Amino acid sequence: MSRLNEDGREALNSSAYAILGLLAMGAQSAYELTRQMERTLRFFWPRAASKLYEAPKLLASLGLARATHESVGRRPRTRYQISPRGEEALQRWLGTRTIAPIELESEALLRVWFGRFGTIEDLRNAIQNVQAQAQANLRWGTSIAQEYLVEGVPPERGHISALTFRFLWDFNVMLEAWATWGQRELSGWGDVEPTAERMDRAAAILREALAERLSTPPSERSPG
Amino acid sequence: MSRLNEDGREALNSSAYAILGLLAMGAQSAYELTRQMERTLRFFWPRAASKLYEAPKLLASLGLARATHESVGRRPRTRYQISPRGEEALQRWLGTRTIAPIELESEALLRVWFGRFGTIEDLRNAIQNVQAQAQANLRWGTSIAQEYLVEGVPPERGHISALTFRFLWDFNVMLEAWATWGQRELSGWGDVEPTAERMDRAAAILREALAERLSTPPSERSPG
DNA sequence: TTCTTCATGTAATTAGTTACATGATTGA
DNA sequence: TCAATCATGTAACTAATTACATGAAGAA
Repeated sequence: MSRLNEDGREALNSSAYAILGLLAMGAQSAYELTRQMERTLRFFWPRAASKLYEAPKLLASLGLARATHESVGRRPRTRYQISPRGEEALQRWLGTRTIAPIELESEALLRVWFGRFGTIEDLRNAIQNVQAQAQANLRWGTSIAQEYLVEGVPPERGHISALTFRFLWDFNVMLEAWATWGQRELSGWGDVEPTAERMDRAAAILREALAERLSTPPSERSPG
Repeated sequence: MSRLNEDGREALNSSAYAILGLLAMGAQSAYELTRQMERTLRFFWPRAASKLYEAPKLLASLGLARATHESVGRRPRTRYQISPRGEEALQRWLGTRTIAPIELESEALLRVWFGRFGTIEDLRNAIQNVQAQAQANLRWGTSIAQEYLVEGVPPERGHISALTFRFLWDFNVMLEAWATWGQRELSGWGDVEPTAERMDRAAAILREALAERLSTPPSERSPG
């Protein structure tokens, strides 16, 4: 994170650029950063709150942000503002062409994967867990969308946030659909044993997946 | 990771249980663990290879696995095998009801989110990146599925791996569909400015998402 | 024989989380 | 005025990655 890249400029990691971006969007105090994290960033760039108190210090030390120290009663507060050099750095980063691949981390899926070593209830529970999470997220998304539809989308960012909204919405719709499907698949199972019938069904599942994709021309593969 | 939980037993983290599960599935050397990681686990529990050389040591030190030291020529090799206590620990873990939520980490989406500060080309590139990744994963999934359809699904695990396969398949189909949709949305854009027209379209996108969900009864929300 | 890939591991470093402490503000 | 929540931060710890080193096996 503090090494130099080819240009002799500081090489930041994506988390640092995430903070820089939030500063560019107008966030000032570390607490405001945590609010943005809870509201939006956590869905595709989750980080602990303490990180958000630490990260801006690095940006300030590199001259990408300016820190001003105030106090609220007896307590200190640091306000950060992105600097012109910070804005350039953000733009430069957005212009780079290599992007880290999406990573998914799911303990529930891990438990499904090892489902053979547990009980059928454990397996159902793992799938149920995915469903519950997806539904909670969809409720959250619904409330955000309704709020925007009533009060208007954010005038500076609406066009962009609609893109990420659709991503997260589709992701959670997919999760819920998968969980519903999975529960249905398991509906007749009294245990997790590998029976011949279940192996046949497994093959059928694979065939269906491949067939669906072949039967849907790329041009029709879009939400909406 | 090395603290005790209420039962006075070692509290392992999910990564440790992941390794324990792979040992239960028959993996023995650290290299075999890396192979499993590359083939399957990386899609929902990605970890660096070096981790897989270190983690089993912990399991062995807790009596959950047995380590035997061999040599291949002049080099050492450690074989691990899950122990009866390890099998119990795995089952106990599968039986616990709290599961960490799914986490998604996407630098591409982060760049979309901050897209307003870059160029339209940057924004297109980020979306394109998602599409390329999804297509690569779908090709990989296709080859796996075809292999299984020709040679038969793994007799002990086919019924379980069909569930996770379907998850990852749907996820990548969703990614590709979103990217295709996104590129279409951007097709008329020459810049990333927040125009009134784009704000209207943003609201329409939100309305569409909500409407789709209302119009699809939960019973129909399933793949296949 | 030499190059490449397979295979085995350690060391150094970085990134991140959890736990903790405590003042300010607001509402009952 | 008391409790709950908002807000600000640090310290300790844990988890993970990257870089490195090198031998074994197989192919050209």
